[in-house]
Parts: sequence; C-alpha cells; structure tokens
Amino acid sequence: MSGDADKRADAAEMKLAASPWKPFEARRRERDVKRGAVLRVAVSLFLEQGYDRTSLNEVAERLNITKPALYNYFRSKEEILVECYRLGQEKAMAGIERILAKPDTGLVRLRALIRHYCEVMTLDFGQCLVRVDDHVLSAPARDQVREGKRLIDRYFRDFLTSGIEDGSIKSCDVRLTVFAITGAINWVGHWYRADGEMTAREIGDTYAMQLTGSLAVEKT
Amino acid sequence: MSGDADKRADAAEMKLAASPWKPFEARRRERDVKRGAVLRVAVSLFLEQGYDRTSLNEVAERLNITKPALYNYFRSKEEILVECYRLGQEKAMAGIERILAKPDTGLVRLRALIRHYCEVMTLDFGQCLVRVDDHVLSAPARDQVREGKRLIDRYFRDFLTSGIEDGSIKSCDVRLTVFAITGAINWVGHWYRADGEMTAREIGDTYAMQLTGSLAVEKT
Amino acid sequence: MSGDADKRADAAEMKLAASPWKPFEARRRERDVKRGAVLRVAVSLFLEQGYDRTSLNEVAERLNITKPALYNYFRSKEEILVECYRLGQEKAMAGIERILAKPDTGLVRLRALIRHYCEVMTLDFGQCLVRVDDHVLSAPARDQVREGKRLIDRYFRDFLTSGIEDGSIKSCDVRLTVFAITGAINWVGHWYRADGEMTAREIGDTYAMQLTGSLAVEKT
Amino acid sequence: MSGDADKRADAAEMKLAASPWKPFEARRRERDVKRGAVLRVAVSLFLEQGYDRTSLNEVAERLNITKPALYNYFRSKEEILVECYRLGQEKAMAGIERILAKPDTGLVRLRALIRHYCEVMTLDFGQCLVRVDDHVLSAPARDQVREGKRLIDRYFRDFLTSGIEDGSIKSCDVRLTVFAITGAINWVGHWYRADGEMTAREIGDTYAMQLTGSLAVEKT
DNA sequence: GATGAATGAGGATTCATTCAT
DNA sequence: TATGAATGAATCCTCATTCAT
Repeated sequence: MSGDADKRADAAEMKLAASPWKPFEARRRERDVKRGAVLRVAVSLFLEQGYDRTSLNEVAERLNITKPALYNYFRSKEEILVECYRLGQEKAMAGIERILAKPDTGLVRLRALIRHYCEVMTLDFGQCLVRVDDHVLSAPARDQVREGKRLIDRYFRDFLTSGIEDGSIKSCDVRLTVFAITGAINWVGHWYRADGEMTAREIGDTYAMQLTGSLAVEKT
Repeated sequence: MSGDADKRADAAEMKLAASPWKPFEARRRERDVKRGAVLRVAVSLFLEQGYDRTSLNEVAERLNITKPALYNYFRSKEEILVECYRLGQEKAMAGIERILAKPDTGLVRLRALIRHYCEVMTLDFGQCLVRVDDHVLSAPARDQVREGKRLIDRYFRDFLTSGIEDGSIKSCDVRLTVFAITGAINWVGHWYRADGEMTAREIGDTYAMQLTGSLAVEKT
Repeated sequence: MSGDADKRADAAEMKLAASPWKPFEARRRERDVKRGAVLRVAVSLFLEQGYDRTSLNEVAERLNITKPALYNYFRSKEEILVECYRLGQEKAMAGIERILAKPDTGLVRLRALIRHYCEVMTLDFGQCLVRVDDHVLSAPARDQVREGKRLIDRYFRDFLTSGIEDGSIKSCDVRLTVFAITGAINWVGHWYRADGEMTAREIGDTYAMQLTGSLAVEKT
Repeated sequence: MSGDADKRADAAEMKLAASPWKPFEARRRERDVKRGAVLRVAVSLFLEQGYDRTSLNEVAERLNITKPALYNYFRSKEEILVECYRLGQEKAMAGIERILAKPDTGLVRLRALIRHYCEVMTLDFGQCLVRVDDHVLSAPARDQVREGKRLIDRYFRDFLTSGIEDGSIKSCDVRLTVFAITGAINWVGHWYRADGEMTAREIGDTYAMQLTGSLAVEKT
C-alpha cells in the first residue's frame, strides 16, 4: 500500500528533524498566512472604530502578539491600510477581468459590474474602500490608492459609454450617471449587514436592474 | 398726573433702549458670529484633512486666535463636530419642512427632497454628514447624530411610501430603493466641486428625474 | 408716630438719590463683607477638594460672580489661601492673648490652650491650617505662613516650659511632648464633624485633661 | 542504551535550565527594581512638592528616563500614588501582623503598635499616608486607600479595647483616645527629620510610654 | 521571529491671570 | 465694580516607531 506517499512524508519528517528551519516554501507560506491574518484583523478594526482610533496595540492584541511583532510583516501602520485598500481593489478588479473576458454589450457588462461590485461591498476589504477616509494616508500613498479607485471607476464609465455606442444604453450624461450608480452601490458598504435580510447576491441582482432601469434600450 | 416720576421713567426707558440692551444683544450677536466662524473653519478643515488629523491648533490658527480661546465657544473638540453635524442636518430639515408645508404627491415630494438634499451636499456642513466618519464621536454623541440622520432618512422613506400609496410611484422594494437614492445623492458630497461644471441646482434637477425615472407612474 | 426714624430714612434716601456713590464707609464695609464671603467659600472648597483641585471658577460660581471679579478683592489665588491661613492663625492667637491676659500656672495655661485650639480645629479656617498642605505656596508666602505656625507652637512650648518651672508640670522632653499634644489636637481638624456626637467644647475639655494627664504634678 | 537522543535531551535541559527561565526571572526582577525606583522617586517628590505640583516629567527626569517610559510601569499618575499609599500601608500592616503573632495584653500590643507606627512614619511611604492629601485621588481610588487606612486604625481601636477588657488598660473613651494617639504619631510624619536628634526607635519608645502613660493600669 | 523597553512627537484640556469695556 | 474674551503655560496621556536582546 504505502509507497510514494510514505516516502514523501518521511522525507518531510527528516528534513524537519534534521533542521530547525522549515523549508523555504513552508516558511513563506506561513508568513503569508500571518500577514493575511493581520490584515483581516486590522481592516475589521478600522471599520469598527476608524483608522485613527485603532491603535496597533489593539490589532496586535487581537492576534495574541505584541505590537512590535507587526513590524515583521509591515513597515508601518500606513502600509497596513494601503494593503487593505489594495486587497479591496483587487477583489473588484478580479471581477472586472472576468467581465472583460467574454464579449458582451455595454449594458450587460455594466449590469455584471454592478452585481459584482455589490458583492465586493459586502466584504471587509471592499467596505474599507468606501468607509475608511483616505485622508489618513500620506500624499503618495493616497495618490496610489486613488489611482486604484479611478481605475475601477473608469470601467463603469467605459461600460456605460460603450453601451451607448453599441445601442444597448440610451444616451445620457455619462459622468453624472456613473456617479449615481457608484454612489448607490458604494452606499451598500455602509448599510449592508451580514445578518441582514438580503444576501449580497440579491442586492446585486436587484440593483443591477434597478439602477439601469431607465438607461436600458427597450428590446423590441 | 404725570410728572417727575414719568420723566424719570422715560429717561430710564431711553437709556434702556439706547444702551443696556443693545450692548447685550450686540454681545450675543458678536459671540454667535464668532461661534459660527469657528464652525465654518473647523468643518472646512475636517473635510480637508479628516477630524482626527485636524488639531484645534490649526483651527485656532486659521482664526488668528489661540487654542484655548476656542474653549470660550465650545466645551470640547467633539462638541464642535457635533455642532457641524447639527448644522448640516438643520439645513436638510429646513428643506423638508418647506416640502411638507404644501400638499403634493409622494413623487413630487420625493423629487423635491432629492433636489434639496443635493444642494445640501454641496455645502460644507452637508458634506460633513457623509464625509466625516461618526466613529470619532463618543457613544452618546454618536447616538445623537445618528438619530438625526435617521430622521432625515425617514422622510425619504415616507415620501416614497406615500407615493406608492397615492399612485404616483410604482410599487417597489422601499428599503432598497431609498438606499439607492440616498447613496447616489450622498455621493454628491464626495465628488462635488464648487468650481466644477455643474451647479448644485443642475445636479439636483438631473438626479431628481433620473433617480426616480423608473419609479414614476406614467401619466396617461 | 414717625420721627427720627423717618428722618434718618429720608436722609439715607436722599444721599442715595443724590449720588450713586455710596458713602465711603459703607463701601469699605461692603467690600469687606464680600472679601469675607470669598474667603469663606474658598476655604470650604479647599477643604473639600484640595487647593490645587479647586479652580477659581468654582469659587466664583458659588458666589454667583465671575472669576475675574475675584481679582477685585485678591491679587491672586495664593493670596486667598494666605488669607485663609491668616484667619485661622488669628483665631488661635486671639485665644492665646486671652490666656496670657490673666496670670496662671503653666499647666492651667496649657490646658486652656488645648481647649481653645480644639475649638479652632472645628472651624474651616482652623482646619485649613492643618489640612491644606502649604507646599502649594510660593517660598515667600510659605515662609510667612510657617512663621505664624511657629509662633503658635511656641506658646505650647512656653506654657509647658513655664509649667515645669513653676512646678505645675513634671519634667519631661519638652519638644516631644509638645509634638504629641499638637499632633493629637491638630488631628481633630481631620476627623471632627459638625454633626458628630461630640461638641468642640467637649472634645477640648476631654483632651485638655487627657493630654496632660501624665504631666500634671499631683496636688496634695 | 542512551545515546544521541539522551545527549540532545541533556543539552536541551541545560539550555532550559540555563537560559529561558533565568532571563524571564531576571527580566521580572529587573522590572520590579525599576518599578520600585519609580515609586521611591515619586513619593519623595510628592512629599517635597505635593502631588499636584509634581509633574511626571520631574519624576522621569530624576530617573534619567522620559515621561512616557513611566507608562511601562504604571497606567497613570494616580496609580503611582495609589501604589505609594499601598506600600506605606503594607509597612504598617507587616508590623501589625508581627504583633498579632504572639499573645499579649492589649496594653503591650498597643505600645508595640505605637512603636512600630512611629517607625513607619519616618519612611517616605509612611509619611505619604499622612502628608499627601487623598483628595487628589478619584473617588474609587480614594475609597480603596481610605479602606486601608481604616483597617490600620481599627487595630489601634482593637488593641485599646482588648486592653480594657483584659484589665491592662483603664476604662476610657476609646474613640477619642485612639484619635489622640494616632494624631500624635501621625504628626511624627510631619516633623521627623532623618538628620534630627532622635532616631525613629527613640521616638517610638518614648511615645509608646508617654501616650499610654495615663491609660496603663498600675501593677501592684 | 518576537519581545520589553524606551522614545519623540503631538494633542486635548485646564487654569490663573490680564485687559478692554 | 464686574464681565467676556483671550492667552500662555503646563500637564497628562497616547501612539507609532525603534532597538537591543
């Protein structure tokens, strides 16, 4: 029965026994796990109490480590927040890439984006994007974060514009319309409760239709 | 009948009219002016840099006074912020009262409220409502502020509901719809620039129609 | 019926009517009354909360005036305290002078002083002497106050010494004995309560005998 | 039998014995030493200048550290003072326990307590009990401190009472007598100078006899 | 990798005191 | 004489960050 599997286990054991240093890969993995844990705890506290009111001590305490230990994973408190923002934007971008992967009318894409973004807004990292004021960041970090936000915003605009061009969406003031849509769905990040009556999916589906209701060109 | 006594009374009245009251009134007026100036400077800095990043020193400096002088007008930094919130809410409520003053359908009222709220969102005190995270407040102050926010929200809900009842608005998920509308117009507070291409009025007019576009019952 | 009384009233009225300035004497008297009121309120607060924890604002508030008004009667907070000390010492000295006025043995005088000092310790100004730490004073003021305390202490010592000389008191370590006596009666200032079970007089009578019990030369 | 495994275990044990425990113990010890140093410096300054006039900066300066470093050892200035009080009370209680350890008449015990308490009054932490006004403490801290004072006072009362019961002390007004005794010896904390002519022991011996002179039942 | 200790910077708040009115 | 306003000084405390171990 035993065979390769056993051999591999043995090898692993020997390596472990032979050296107190875990294999390189494992160590990096472990490190990433811890980094992730810091971010999850941090973002949750930032949302709960605000960035400035959250001390690194509190973050560390919830992780059962000490404050300076955090500096093994992040260079500064600001870097932690920037990472939180980045993770939120990454989630958003992941969806956008999926949408871009297959050809569709602007309207369909816009609706898909709304649906996706609503789901992002139900995640801590997503809410971070709209609930933690980026004024707390230094100018360069703020610029970087805003650049990310602008990038996402541009897809809303692009999808709307291309929808008008391909005839799936009525002509309208693009800028104002995008603001209305993003405003409505950003707001989800403020009122959504995991234990509420609507799931992220339901909210997304509803808003996808409702927010584009008066934009869609009627199919005849 | 009259005589010396009267004369003395007259003299007193004149003196009273001329002097002891005016100074008092003037004093109070001057005080209120200064209080107002503090609030205007403060809210502007809060929006610019965030509440926690704004020190009372900065506020005082811009007013050409010293930090402790602020304590003549406010008991604490928190009280300053609470007043800013209150002023924003007051502006909103003033419009609501005007709307309530004359009878109208729910749809008309809702549109009027959107228009009005958009204008509020172009004012510093209005933007304060949506751009300064109320987590910086102590629990009791926060409760008070949130109560005010809820009050305003309720009118959106009321107008929408009564619109459905009076037939001017189509049946819909009230809660979600109100969130969409308020989200969209709260967002104005984030992107509006006084030197932008659209006036407050134009934004309000556009949103009043656009955000209710798919809700309005078509007149036949 | 009326007569002198009326005339006097008239005269008073005329003076008042004729000039807004009250007669000089009356003004000084009024001023002293107010000064006294300030001191009474102040000492009471000092005892209640400690000197440093008592702000002039509190003093003023209890008098229904404003803080700067106090500066009409005193040059500084310190002066207020110094006056309180002085009044306490004055009370003590008044008794001492009465004792010195009539010839008596050292023992009788010492007992009289104990009785008297116990009563002083039941007054606010008296308690001030032992309950308000004179460290709060500037060096010169402190020296002045301490000089006063030393003066009083010296009479305890003098009476004791002369009692030994005149044979009414047994020989003993004067310094230590005086410390024991003054310690015991100063302590009254800490525990005495006006609503307690013993009157100032009873405490004084008891201590006068008890504290000199082992000192008195038995009469045969 | 044994071999490499054993050797490794031994090595581990030695390391454990030699290093991880010692550092820990040493750390804690060092920490306690520093905490103690803070308290000694603090109490000395409190006595010298009064609590409110002593800034944490001064305390830190005398220790050659910076102000915030103090917060590694104490949570607040108040906690420092409370600890000072506690140490003083601890000294007093230690003596009381020694007295309680062996059976004796009330008179003997009372005299022993007086002797002991006099010595406590020559220590900074002891003087702190009577020279630092506890009004500077917050209500809860004050209650705690006063509870400690009451505890000690009770032993004076108990010893006196039991002395009356066992016939070693004459009947007397217990409350007033205890006040006289404690007043006299608390006062030691105010006038004692380390460089004075009497040692703590001499003062204690003298007071132990003198303050109970008129109370003791004559042995026949 | 993790810790305890220490630091420097900064901020809100209090308060005695002064001054123009 | 009394007041409102303003000030400057001082204090406690918090916190991100660093460093030796």
